[in-house]
Amino acid sequence: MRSPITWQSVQAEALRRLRAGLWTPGARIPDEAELARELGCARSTVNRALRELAAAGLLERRRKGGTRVPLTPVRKATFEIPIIRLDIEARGQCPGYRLIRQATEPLPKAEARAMRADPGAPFLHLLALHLADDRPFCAEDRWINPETPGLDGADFETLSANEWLVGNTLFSDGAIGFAATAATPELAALLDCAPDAPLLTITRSTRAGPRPITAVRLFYAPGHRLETRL
Amino acid sequence: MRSPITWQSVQAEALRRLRAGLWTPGARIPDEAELARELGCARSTVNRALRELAAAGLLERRRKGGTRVPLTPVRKATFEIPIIRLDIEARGQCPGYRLIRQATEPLPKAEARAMRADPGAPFLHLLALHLADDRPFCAEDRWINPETPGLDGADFETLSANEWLVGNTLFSDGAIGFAATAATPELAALLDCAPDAPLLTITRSTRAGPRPITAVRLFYAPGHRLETRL
DNA sequence: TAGTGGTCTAGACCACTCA
DNA sequence: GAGTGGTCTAGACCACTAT
Repeated sequence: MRSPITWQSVQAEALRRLRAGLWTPGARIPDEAELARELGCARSTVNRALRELAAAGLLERRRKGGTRVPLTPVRKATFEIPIIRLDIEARGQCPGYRLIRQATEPLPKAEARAMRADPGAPFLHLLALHLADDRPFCAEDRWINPETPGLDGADFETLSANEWLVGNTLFSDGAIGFAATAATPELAALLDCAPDAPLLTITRSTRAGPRPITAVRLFYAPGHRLETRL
Repeated sequence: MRSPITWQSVQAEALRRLRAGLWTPGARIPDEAELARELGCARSTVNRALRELAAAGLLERRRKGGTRVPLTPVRKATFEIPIIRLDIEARGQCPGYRLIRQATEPLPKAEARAMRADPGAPFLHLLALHLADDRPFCAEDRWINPETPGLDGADFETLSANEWLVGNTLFSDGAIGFAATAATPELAALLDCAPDAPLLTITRSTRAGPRPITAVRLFYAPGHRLETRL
């Protein structure tokens, strides 16, 4: 009895052929049935291996058209987006949190568009600072729908809104964006950096089905880098 | 004969239960066999549905431990990283390319570390500008291993190194990082922006097995945003 | 030790799409 | 119309790990 061929080994073999140039860009590769015969496994095993490569952008598959090596592969990079506190702890630093401001204010247009909410509607507006080893790590500028269930009982003095939302709302739909912005005077004071310093900025908006939940801008202290493997 | 249950519909039902709060954070959900019985499908169909949710960070699965809703879900965001020219075309703009400088120089430490190459080794150093509708889009500062096969025949006056590498080298291993940096005087002149303007900066390094290939910094013109759905 | 997810198989039918 | 990938099924065995 042979030990069974795993989909991982089929995938590794496919990668080997891609890297060795046996399967060249633009060319069609053998179909699933043929690879299954050649490698001595079931077609579904080949399917799983190649499906994942296609999802990663390393192959293109079409019914009847077969599987091809793309001429211009679209690489995909995946970032993990943990809770800020856990991110700081993962760096071996001691996380801190300070609420700077909290008020109910009319929702600005940009945030309204991102959440698909009504501009001018009264939203809870928070400004907070996350600290790593007592040094500024990231400023959080957040707008929260006051109709979010359970919001009344939340105390954002001690618990980051980031964490409260993760534990108390149900994800549905969202968008995220990366940009570079210049530090405003207030942000510069919070983050202890020069005014107009370049800040990596992450914008996130979240909805639960039809209901807008929250829009947030995270301004990371100068020098912050977000990294991942390809 | 009933129409078959698809893994997508099982996944949708699981998401519905998560959003409806039927499956709450920290709680264990029914095991695969039970869900399969309940939904009237094969266990492998349930497995595929839940496996993808676990990969997305919405569930945690462990053998014998069962499947749970994580207390602190780690969201994952995936960005597509196309060739710059295709990115510009996808925006409905006309792409342009200008080579600014090309020389062989000793590899700086930062790039050497990123590629795991020897600092000071002679590398090909390119500085180029990508244009969208004749306006500066992105500056490309690239270091290429001169021992990369086929490099002699490449003409970077007319063809972006970005594209040449995609078509002529085989991917193996790489890293990518995002940051915000201030425009140097030279970058400000190229990108037609103020000196010290905040620039979204993407750093990428690529290796093919044991061999370092290229390290590149892309400086996007002010205002550039990178977006994706969650 | 026993329960649960991870995976393989062999066969089947369907959906898309190319010629 | 026919070839290819997409998926479902039923059953099986294995690997991990909680108890």
